[in-house]
Amino acid sequence: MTTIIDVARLAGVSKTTVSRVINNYPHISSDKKEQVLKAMEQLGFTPNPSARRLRGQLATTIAVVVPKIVNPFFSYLVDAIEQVGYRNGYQTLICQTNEDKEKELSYLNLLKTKQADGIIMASIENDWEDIKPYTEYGPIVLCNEYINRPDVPMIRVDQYQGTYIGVKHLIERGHRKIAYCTGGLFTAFGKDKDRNLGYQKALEEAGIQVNPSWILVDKHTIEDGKQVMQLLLDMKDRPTAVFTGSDEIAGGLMMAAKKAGLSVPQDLAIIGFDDQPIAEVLDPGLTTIRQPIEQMGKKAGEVLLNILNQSGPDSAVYELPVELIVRQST
Amino acid sequence: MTTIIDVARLAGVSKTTVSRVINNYPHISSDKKEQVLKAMEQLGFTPNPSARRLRGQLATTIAVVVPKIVNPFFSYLVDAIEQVGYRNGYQTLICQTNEDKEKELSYLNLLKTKQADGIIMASIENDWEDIKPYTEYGPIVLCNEYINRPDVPMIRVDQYQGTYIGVKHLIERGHRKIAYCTGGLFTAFGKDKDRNLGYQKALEEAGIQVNPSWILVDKHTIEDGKQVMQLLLDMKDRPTAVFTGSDEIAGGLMMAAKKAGLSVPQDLAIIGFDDQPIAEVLDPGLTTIRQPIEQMGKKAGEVLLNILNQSGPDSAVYELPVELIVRQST
DNA sequence: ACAAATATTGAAACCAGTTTCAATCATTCT
DNA sequence: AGAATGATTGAAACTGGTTTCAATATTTGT
Repeated sequence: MTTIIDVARLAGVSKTTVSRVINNYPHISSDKKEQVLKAMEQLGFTPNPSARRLRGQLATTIAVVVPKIVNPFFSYLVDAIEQVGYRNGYQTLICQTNEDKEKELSYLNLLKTKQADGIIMASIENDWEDIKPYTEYGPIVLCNEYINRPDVPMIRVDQYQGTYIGVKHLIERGHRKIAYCTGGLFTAFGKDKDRNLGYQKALEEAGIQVNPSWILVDKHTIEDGKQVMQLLLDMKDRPTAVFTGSDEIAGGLMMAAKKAGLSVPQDLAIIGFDDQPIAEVLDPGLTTIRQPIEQMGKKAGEVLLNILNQSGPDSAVYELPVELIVRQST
Repeated sequence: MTTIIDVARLAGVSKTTVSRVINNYPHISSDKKEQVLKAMEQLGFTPNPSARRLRGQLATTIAVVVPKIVNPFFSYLVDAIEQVGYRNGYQTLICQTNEDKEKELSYLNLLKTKQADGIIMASIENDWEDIKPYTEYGPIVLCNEYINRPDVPMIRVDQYQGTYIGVKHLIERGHRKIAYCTGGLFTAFGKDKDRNLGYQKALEEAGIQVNPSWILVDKHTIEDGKQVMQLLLDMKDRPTAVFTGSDEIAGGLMMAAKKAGLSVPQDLAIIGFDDQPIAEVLDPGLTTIRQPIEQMGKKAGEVLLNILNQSGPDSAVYELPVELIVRQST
């Protein structure tokens, strides 16, 4: 490795001067600056980040915590964050929790050891009380998750609105027997709670009573969707429409429905959430709630970098709008 | 931050001794060792990795270069690599090239600056000649890409076999007019070349002449697939089957075919590549060539960590088998 | 022209660890 | 018992940068 001393020697100056050139220190005579630049060029010198961050506060890497990168929602999010990071000279560490609390905490330790200068959490497994102590070591930005704490910046979408417009859309299509199939619990908090409230509110406005047996929780995958369809088929009083918490569940539901000889949307209307690639590719096309994933990721990255550069903490909540994408499944 | 000196002070030993405890140096009296351990525990001490890697060869992070993380193929790959890394105490940096040569090179620089201890390249934009110099700074493992160089470890699947069994399957189904729709060029090298050879070989064995107008290159996305379908529809002599280079192209093709009133597979048989989630969800289900992505990622991670730990360079080529997944589209 | 302010520069200290080197202490071997 | 060997320990050097401090040179103000 060529070091700053090699450069200094070649340029005939002290390493202090070289360091100043690297960091754009203002008062350097233009001839020396040029010599240093030339020497750096000639030697192909790149400063060693470990050395830089050991002393200064140099920040170059951010970490993104997600449950599973293979979930398109999160890969799109990471995509957006990586791009913002790259444009600003930051590397992006990818941290999969696999919904494991331990793993999440171990990744939070990256802050403590300054292996990451800041963290964007797109999922949160532990209680905030257990995570909060880590904010002492570096900024944490929540993205897609939220909690009732005013002291941490959050980027979120209006989940309440998402469910509300989706269910309302079903009601406008004439449905009154609308099932609700979600990832979280119905007695949830944060994101899931808002979604549930949107469902309840839409029904209430239409004067429809919630039927608890049509509420199915802890569903996530295509496989779950297929099983839910089986449950629906077995019901005496069967819903005519299903609002699902993700396009995957919706996809599984649709596949199983077709297999059972039901036609979508005539026999069963289905609506998804996220607007992932599969929504477009399903037949019939899946009506779904689009979340502005790229925007969320971009915003999360920007908020974090802002904190890192300004050192000014930011605890604002940014809320982005959702959008109903109507296709043929409703 | 608590440092090694704080620990040393509390334990009543020199920082050298603390360092030795951290690194499991053999000759330390058990009482001192215990004191140090206790002090570390008590202070919640974590060694600063920047300081460690500044001196020693401490390795803790690997980088994965992919074109686009939103492509499921690569997100599954990254998933597998991240898991291997995590189990061995490594962080995983995600590097998207977006097919930009500059960006790829800038990520290779991570090796030079020791921000990454090794790199797994799942895509390669620059010529190997331009990448090779970086191997001087740390190990590079090729995964899913390959080149005719015996001096770099590669994990690959038998692409030739993939295309061959796919096309052969179509022939067995009675097709003789088989189009070929691929991402790379037909006059390609490496991965693409092998695929092309598999196509040619299968046709040749069946005594079928290659029809150049049925060979469509530089196709990647669902959108491309739709456009290809339009091209096929406009042909006087239309193929009865299409072998595509990815499930996305196949999906686009299928959507457009159905829209045009063709039924799959009766009017047009379609076969994809990768066995991504959408393959199962398409209607009819997509026959495709499954690549053992998780295994590739796992193997790539293991090979890299092996090199890193043994310091013994490895230039073996690991080839993994592909598998034909027959669904309803053929 | 002289003081005050500003620009330019390098030596040395510093960041938080690891490694080298030498000293001391305890064992083992004739 | 005396020498040789191995265990245990810490001081100091080292990693590659940045920052402080002080010295010197140059400009500016009156």
